[in-house]
Amino acid sequence: MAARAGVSAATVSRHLRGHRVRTAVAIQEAIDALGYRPSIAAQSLKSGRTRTIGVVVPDITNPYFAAVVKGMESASRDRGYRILLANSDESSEREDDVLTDMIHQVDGVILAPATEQDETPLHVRDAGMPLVFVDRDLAGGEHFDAVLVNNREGGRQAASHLLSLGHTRIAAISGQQETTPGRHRREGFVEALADGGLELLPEFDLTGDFREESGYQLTLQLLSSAEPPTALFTANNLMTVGALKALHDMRVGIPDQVSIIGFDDLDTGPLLNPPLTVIDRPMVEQGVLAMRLLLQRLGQGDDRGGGSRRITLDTKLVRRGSTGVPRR
Amino acid sequence: MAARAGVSAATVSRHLRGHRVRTAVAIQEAIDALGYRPSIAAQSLKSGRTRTIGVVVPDITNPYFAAVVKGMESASRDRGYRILLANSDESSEREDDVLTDMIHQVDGVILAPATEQDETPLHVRDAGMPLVFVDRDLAGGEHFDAVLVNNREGGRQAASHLLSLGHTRIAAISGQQETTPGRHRREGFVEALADGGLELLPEFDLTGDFREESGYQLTLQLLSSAEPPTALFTANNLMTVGALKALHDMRVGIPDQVSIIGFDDLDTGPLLNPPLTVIDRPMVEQGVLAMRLLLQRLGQGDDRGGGSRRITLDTKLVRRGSTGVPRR
DNA sequence: CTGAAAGCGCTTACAG
DNA sequence: CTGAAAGCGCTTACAG
Repeated sequence: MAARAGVSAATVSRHLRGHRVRTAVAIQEAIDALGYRPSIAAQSLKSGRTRTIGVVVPDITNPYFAAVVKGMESASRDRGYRILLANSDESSEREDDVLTDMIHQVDGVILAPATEQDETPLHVRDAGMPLVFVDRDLAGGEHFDAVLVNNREGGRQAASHLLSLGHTRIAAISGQQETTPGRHRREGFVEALADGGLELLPEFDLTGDFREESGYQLTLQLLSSAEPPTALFTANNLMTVGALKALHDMRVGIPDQVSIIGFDDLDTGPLLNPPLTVIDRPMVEQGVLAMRLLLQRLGQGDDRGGGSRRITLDTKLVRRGSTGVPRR
Repeated sequence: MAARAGVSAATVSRHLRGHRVRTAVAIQEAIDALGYRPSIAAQSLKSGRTRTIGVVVPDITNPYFAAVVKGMESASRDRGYRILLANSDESSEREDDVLTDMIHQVDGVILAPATEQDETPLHVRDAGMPLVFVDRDLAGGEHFDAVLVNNREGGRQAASHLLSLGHTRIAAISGQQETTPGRHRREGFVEALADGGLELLPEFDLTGDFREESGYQLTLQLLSSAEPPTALFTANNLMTVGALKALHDMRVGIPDQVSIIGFDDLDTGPLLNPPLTVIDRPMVEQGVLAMRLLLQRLGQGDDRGGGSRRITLDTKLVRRGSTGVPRR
């Protein structure tokens, strides 16, 4: 390449980095003719930077995370960064594996941790690697950058809505209590219930794992109780789908027999039978914000300066047809 | 690291690569104590391999591609490979950009090309980079490895189903005719219609872009015709959702006024109002198969040997409630 | 402005 | 079995 243009490799490098060079024309001609592209591996070795961001989410087939990743991807590409993607499959061990594996291959990491107690993120941070949380936080995560939503308020909105319809026999299928959204959504829900003078009965206070199957099974369990609830809150999109399938299979009328309100909207939410009432929140936007936060850190070459930056977005109630007054 | 263990870097390297080494214990102790991990950049520079696979899909928020990517991710991680993910956003230019950008950073590429005429994949292949197509093929792609489904047969199944119900005023919203699935699904559909003695009328032969909005707009267009169709085939999941929203907004009864059959099932398919009839196909499995095909090539260190390997999976009709006999 | 040289962190053929 | 040395392809401080 350098030979073809009749200059040294150093000059080619300078040209590529935007320096003024006498032989620019000849070099560019050679680049085009040979389709030359500098070796990323060599650049990384020299510079210690890879222009690659590691992204670890629990499940890319969850439409929420798919949207978040899409936001990250477009925000990163605009700035010349690429994305190394991994699924943790809701497992801390797997998260540890993928994080450890990618740590020397990326300039920074965006992570939705499997649990708030995960320790690997702390090691990542201690290693000087910029880290941003999205969707989920770490216990004591105040010192980390994060893009979250007000899950507690979202839980409150769901409970308030059901209370306002007159429900008293209310159930919740929460996510893992070791995760931020799992815990906060339930806490907000319980708080608002208490504000309304209601208690979340133990048999109506169920915990799933953010997967469809758990929503399905736990809903069957609720339906089998002597006196089933008249209203149900499902703490994420996949469990909502599972719950809806269980209600559907058991021929339970919505909202006549059971009202249901989910957390996170579905693309088909308005088309369901009946249309689904949900607590909605920004999705693609969260990915964009998280990526920008991380790239700012990288840009400053400063991974701690100015303290942590934490963005909390609002949720909002979308009333549709799956919630109504309780059955008599 | 080598110093800490009192040996040379060469010996550490040998130990890490599984060679028998006298100082193995001391080295391992040092590795654990320091949390040492070899630099991927240096390894790549030396070996010319990155153990990273580039994955380019048109849209990660399409549940089909999310599932495919999930399959790829698990299949790759099992073998110690990572995934560099990019969206082409259905654009050949963007695909060219991301492909060119990642080419020196990956050992192989799995791609769902934006169009069958894309040229960049040819350059990728010519550069000696193993390449596997998934979901979509390239014109003259017989020489490339690929994991596809029988789209033509899927189109035929959709048309046959509508014919069997007695429909004669049938419309189709196809995908880009420059893509394999777009073209083949429409061709199969038209063929089966012809077998039934029917022609796809020009005003009922519409082409969208595999995005929800196009399904929505084109359905509005169909509904505005003097005598609308009694049945509609939408050639992918997102356009199906768009069509359903248009039918919903216009208060068109399904299937009483219009029957609809989509291509690709939705997680909420059985829960829609009415449940959605679709042509279904394996999703996660396609990703797994594509990744295995690629890793086999890499394992053999042989990117052309034995000719191309092409896997074509079958589609299948899932009858639910959105298709019925035509309105009188 | 430009080239020679050093060095990023590995791996491996070559001696020993 | 093991170390010294070379080299993978870049970038950059140093001379000129």
